[in-house]
Amino acid sequence: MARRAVDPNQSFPALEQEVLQRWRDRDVFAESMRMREGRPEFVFYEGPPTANGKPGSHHVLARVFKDIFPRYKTMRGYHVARKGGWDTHGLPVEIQVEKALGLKSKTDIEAYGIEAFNQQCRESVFTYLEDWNALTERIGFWVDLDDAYRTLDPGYVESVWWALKQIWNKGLIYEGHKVVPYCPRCGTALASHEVAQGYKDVVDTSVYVKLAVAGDHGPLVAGDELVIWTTLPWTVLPNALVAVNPELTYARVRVEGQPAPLVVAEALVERVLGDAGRVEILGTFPGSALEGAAYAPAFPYIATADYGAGAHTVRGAAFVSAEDGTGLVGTAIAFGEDDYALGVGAGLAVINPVLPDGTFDERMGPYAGMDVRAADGRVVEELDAAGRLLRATPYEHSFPHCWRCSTPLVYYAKPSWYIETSRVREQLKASNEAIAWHPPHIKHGRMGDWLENNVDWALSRERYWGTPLPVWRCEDGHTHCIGSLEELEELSGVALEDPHRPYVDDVGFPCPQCAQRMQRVPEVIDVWFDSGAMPFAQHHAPFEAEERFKRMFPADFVCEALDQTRGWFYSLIAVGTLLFDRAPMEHVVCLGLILDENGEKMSKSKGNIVEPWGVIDRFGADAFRWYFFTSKQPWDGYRFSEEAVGEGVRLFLKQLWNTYAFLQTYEPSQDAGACEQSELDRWILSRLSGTVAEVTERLDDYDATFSGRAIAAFVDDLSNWYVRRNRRRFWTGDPHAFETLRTCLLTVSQLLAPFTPFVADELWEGLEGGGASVHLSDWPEAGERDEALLADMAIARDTVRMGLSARGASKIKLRQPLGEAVVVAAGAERAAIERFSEVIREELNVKALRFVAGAEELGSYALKANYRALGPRFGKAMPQVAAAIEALDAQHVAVVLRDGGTVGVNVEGREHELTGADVTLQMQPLDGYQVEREGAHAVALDLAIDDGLREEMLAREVVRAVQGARKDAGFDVSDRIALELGGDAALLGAARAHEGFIAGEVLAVSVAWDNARGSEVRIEGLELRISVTRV
RNA sequence: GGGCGAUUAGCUCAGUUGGUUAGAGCGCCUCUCUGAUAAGGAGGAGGUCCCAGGUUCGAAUCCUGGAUCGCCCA
Repeated sequence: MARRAVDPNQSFPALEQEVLQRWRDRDVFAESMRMREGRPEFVFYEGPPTANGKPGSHHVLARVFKDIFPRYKTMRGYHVARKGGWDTHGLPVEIQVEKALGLKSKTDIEAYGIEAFNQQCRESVFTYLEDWNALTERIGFWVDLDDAYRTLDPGYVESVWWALKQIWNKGLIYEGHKVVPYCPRCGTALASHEVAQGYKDVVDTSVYVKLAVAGDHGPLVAGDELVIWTTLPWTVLPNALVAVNPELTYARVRVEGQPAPLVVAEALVERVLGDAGRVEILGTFPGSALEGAAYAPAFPYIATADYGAGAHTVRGAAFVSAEDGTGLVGTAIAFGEDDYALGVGAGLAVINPVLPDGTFDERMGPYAGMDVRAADGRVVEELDAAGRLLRATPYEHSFPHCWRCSTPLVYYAKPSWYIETSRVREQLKASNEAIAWHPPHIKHGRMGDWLENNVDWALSRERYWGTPLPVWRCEDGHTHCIGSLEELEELSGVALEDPHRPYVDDVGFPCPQCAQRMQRVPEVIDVWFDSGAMPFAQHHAPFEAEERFKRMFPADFVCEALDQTRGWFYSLIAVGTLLFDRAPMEHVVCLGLILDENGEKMSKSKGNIVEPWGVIDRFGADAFRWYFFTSKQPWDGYRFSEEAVGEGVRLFLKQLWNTYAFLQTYEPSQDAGACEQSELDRWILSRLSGTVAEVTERLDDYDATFSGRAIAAFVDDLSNWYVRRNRRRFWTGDPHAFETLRTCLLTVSQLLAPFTPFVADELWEGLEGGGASVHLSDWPEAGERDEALLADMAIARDTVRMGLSARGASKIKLRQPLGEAVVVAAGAERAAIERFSEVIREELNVKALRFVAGAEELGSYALKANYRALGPRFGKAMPQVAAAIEALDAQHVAVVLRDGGTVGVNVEGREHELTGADVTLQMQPLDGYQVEREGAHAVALDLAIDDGLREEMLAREVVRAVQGARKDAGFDVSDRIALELGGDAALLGAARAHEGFIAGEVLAVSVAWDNARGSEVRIEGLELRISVTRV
């Protein structure tokens, strides 16, 4: 096999560019799908991003996790079609265009023209398409972007219409008047999952308002004042009712300085009135005693009669608590879910004096035209002036804001279209139950909780750029849902090329029931419904490719950030359940947030965004991927720093690369003759098999973290043990060593292919793994594993570690050979150490290993109870058992147990038999020996150094000095040299005594001893002159 | 206010069904090795396993309460 020049300092980013080019030239991605045609499908759904912003590091995170499992499954023999997708509709897009065009409201948009506006939206969603495509390719995310689905395509919209009609036909779509979170700036209602994204901690003014009781009622006397509390002062303007909890106890209280007695919940008297002055409780009574009491509204704008009989009275309501406030809640019917239910329950009219732009209408007198939030201050002033204000205090709480434009939301009763998901709650829960979540706690935690409390899906948006709600209505109020473009054409005679607004708005047809003209309702739908429909809409099913859709349903795997729990994950489950009675995916991997290195959320305003290109240019895509896969479990989120990526390069990728470079440096061009496979060869191959098995098992469980770490552990063993221990065999061209190393590296390149596809493929190519790419190879099978060999090597390496530790403590450097290491070991341990005695001797640089069966020669044993073994057996008596064991004659017991015998202990008058597994033996070192111990296993060193050992050390020092000289001279590692030495006579004497050894080590074909020139070095204070000549 | 998750060395993270001396990597210090590797090896410094109770012979691990952080929701 030909040697291939490998630069140990290869730049990975540069290498990746070459690999990318090779993939393009050989069409590897397409081939990886072609070659699996007809094989079982592994189905991946791409959660579509919107390309109206530059992709960031969090997109890299999502995209590499979307990549790793499809690559793995392809190698496992599955056909993995990877259709890309783009989300193109929705408020985020509109907001961006509004900003670019300087539009400030819906009125502005309509003045600008819906057609032109939507055209801008259409273009805007692909503004950064090139950036997305470039980054996607560069990070090695294999996805088919040429055939990507786009939610704006007429076919896609048509599939969404079809889905809506199915749901419509089940009677699950209705128009309701509900209190919805409403953004006055965007002029639209928000779905609960959108509201969820916009909570912010803000300080509002909370007010305590006194409302005078109009007439005697039960315990109340006319003129008494009900104290209500609200964090939204403007809601006092349209106040219609006061709610109390009939179960709570209320108090009528005289407060110093107050003109009339006040009424608050008894439990809150101290908190509300504590610092108001002296307080005297005049009487207490249940909330039910207050029900029906009439009071005078604080503002006159909406008359009691307008709300109807029963307005401006006290009503009982279970939602009132004594947790905060006063226990009396002011209720403005249109502005809260509880308020609405209470008002409607009381038979009052729903009066909403707030316009869609968030300002009061003409009914509110001087407040007309004023933004509701801006009215707060004036309301407080007027209440105060009228003597109705008890107190106004700042109040910090978490309040929902519009997730795109940050405007505080208003809760607001308005007509809106809904999907009645609450009616299929049980099916939704069953669908969720069938999903394997990673991490698992999402199922019954976040998602389960969400579904448990599921409310109807607010489907409609009073906006422009989205899938139009396909509901037409006539003047008599009949409605008709259109399920396809063809149906629309049949009814209207219009063949729409573009189903978006405004074109679709112009299409009308006679009502099938009354023949009056039907017009489409003005709304578009929630963009999340688009993405939830992607399982079929991406194929334009059921209008075409029905077969393909069925083959690709459900997905085996989807992956997005955790915030999609109530976003795409929910819309997938909901749409899937409504149409097919199941979730459209089986495994979901959730990804956490990426924080900066200080643990702060990345944001443009803080300027702590990590640009993906910077990381890629500096370290490469493999490094970026490796960091995301292996640094931690992805759902816990990342505390990102470039240095952490660099560490992965240094400790893993470079280590791997240098092992590969080492092979290419030394691999002989021809066979060096027959040699034997060694124990080390069999050991590393067993390690390899174990690693293949583990990585396979972990990846099958969608666990990139621990599979990646298993590969890293193997590569470390390969580099730092197998290769290091076998260097001599590599220098001499032992074919088994090369064969073994090649096998390991090729298999590693396969295991690594899903993780770091670039470097993996380069190794495969360089080692001639076969075919056009590692990505076209079949996933390796785990081979035979010699467990005994693995265990023996572990013991041998422990022994080395202990020996090195003893050497470190002895302060005798490793180049100084020592006579013997005394090893305490018996049975299987001793056999293992003998098996690898040569390795151990070399590592420790000792002439011989001597075994002693017991510790007697090196120290004494101490005996301890093995709690894990004895605990379950003795329970409460453990302390006595432990004491009894420690009181035994340890040396004697050690001998008995070593021979497989048992010993008896007496605990609380009863005899118990103990075996070797019930106790642990620990060495206690004797003075004068350098002993390292671990359990019953120990290594001691004989520190005596005679002249021979010292000479040998000097010879090794000479070797090292000559190697240094070779390196300084810039020779290649295989260059042969003529060596001349001179200097101190004693030193030269030692060197002469080991001439053969020295010559062999430094590849000298000749050695001369009377050198007067050359570089001078000092060894143990003695002078040595060296000159080296390449021959 | 509720739900979910997190909290272990200066930093990033492991820690099996509870088992008695809590680990790794990075960084720092000392030493060492080097015929691939800004690599490797040995040692050192560095810990109230967030706090407080409880269960248990035994708790980083299980339970309860609390704190802090994050996410989600009222």
